[in-house]
Amino acid sequence: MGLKFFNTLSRSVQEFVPLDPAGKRVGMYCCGPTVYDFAHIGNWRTFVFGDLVRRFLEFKGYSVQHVMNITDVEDKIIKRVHETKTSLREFTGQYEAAFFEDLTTLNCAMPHQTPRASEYIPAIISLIEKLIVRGLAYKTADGSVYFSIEKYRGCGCQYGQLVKLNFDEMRAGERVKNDEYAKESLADFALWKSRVPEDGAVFWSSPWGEGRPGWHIECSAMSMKLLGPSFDLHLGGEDLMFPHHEDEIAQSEGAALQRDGQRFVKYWLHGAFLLVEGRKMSKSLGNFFTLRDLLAKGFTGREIRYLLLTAHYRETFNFTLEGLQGARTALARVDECLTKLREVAGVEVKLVNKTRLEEEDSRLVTAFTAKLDDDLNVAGGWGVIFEWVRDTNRRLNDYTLTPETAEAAIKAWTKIDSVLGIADQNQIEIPAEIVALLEDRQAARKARDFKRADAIRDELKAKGWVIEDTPKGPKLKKL
RNA sequence: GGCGGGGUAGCCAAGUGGUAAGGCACGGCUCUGCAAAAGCUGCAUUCGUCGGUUCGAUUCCGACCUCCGCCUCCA
Repeated sequence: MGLKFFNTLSRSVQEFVPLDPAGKRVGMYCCGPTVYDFAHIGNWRTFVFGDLVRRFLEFKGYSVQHVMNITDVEDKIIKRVHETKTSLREFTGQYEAAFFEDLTTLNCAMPHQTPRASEYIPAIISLIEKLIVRGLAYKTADGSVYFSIEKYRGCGCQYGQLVKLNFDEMRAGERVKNDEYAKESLADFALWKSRVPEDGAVFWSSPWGEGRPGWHIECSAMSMKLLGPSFDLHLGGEDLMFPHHEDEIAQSEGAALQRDGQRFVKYWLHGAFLLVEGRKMSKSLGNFFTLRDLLAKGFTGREIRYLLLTAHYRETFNFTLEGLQGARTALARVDECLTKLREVAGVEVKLVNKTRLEEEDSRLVTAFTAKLDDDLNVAGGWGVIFEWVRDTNRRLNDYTLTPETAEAAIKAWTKIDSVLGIADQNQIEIPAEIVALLEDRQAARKARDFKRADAIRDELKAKGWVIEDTPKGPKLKKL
């Protein structure tokens, strides 16, 4: 059973076959953040989705080259640089740093390359030049350069591959009213924007005069530069299908750097938006959260990651605080099971039956893989995991789990967790003072001084530790 | 207006032409000196509404209601 993805290009689920003839290397480009503010939970859903794709590909044995751009040149950024009287680098640097910090908090694997648009200006200029040479781009009087949709279509290329577009029905002009640059056709988009006074110090020189790149060209330039003119996967939020990704295709394939019969990108994957508390996120509704807002409420990156990973990436997901609370409980259930498995596995025993061990080991992994192979059905994957947890608990309860099967189970979990990235926290050291209190309580219980035993229990609770009395004696758990 | 995606238990969420995974919440039980914690267990005759196709539909088709997204800022 092979891996399948829903490819926006074909609007269907397709088997994933890498371009690499050896079927080993995979090039993957994820549209990264525009660093003008802290990323919000909706952004994070998309980035965690990208991380899931990358981790699962690696789990499947592919050697992934993961590129994520940092958009540090853009209208909003320039506006704020101007307002805050800082430099571009200084302004974007703080949000870029915050982004990487948040990425780590969410346990997302760091992309192999994170190119900044501002550092790829030469590549951008050279790509624009190619488009001009091919007659697909034109310069306007003010020194801007536009991509001509008409010319592009004229040479047999299709514009509107990711979304069905009906230009006659489009409410053109409704939201482009203040397009300050002159262009031949409304659908055309800027490759290079000529410098205007408000840009301040944010400009570069080019064959067309001073200015800065348009919105879409950076991704084409950087992705092709780092991954080649044709690569396997391009990911982003569903809102990027049009115009961003559509324009990327036009620019990249318009430059005709691809070999015959090859596309710019083989598989386009788009993550759906999320709602927060059932509503579209908005600051006025009070349901607009950055990652930092949620951390401030006491939730952990791990819990947030879990919740974001409970739903299928192509479905609108309703992110709620109640769900986050539930995430905590659900994770505790997994952690509890793992802790018990470690206890059983910890006992020194020789392997008795290797065949059986391998059987145990693969059951969880196989079922989990089958779910994820199916266009990343991660919700189904969790179903498999929790069924496994219940089954494991039953056997833990009736002591039918041997140390070697426990170890095999842990191995299986570790393997699938390389995809999920929600491994349970490291064992916390219990302070001597706490251990002493626990011992005092045990002594009191033995002496049937329950009043004192309960008092100690309360004291421990006040200090943040919960006693769990099990048939095998008391255990301490950090609250 | 055009295009696209949804509506499955109190909440979140998978899934299938053959009679509904999983998580949270809630109830029961086990354990316990009592608790707590933990575990087990129960919890949708039903999948927005109405028709149609079918031996059989939540699943396919049609209509309708409703929510959401995109239509040149957007994850």
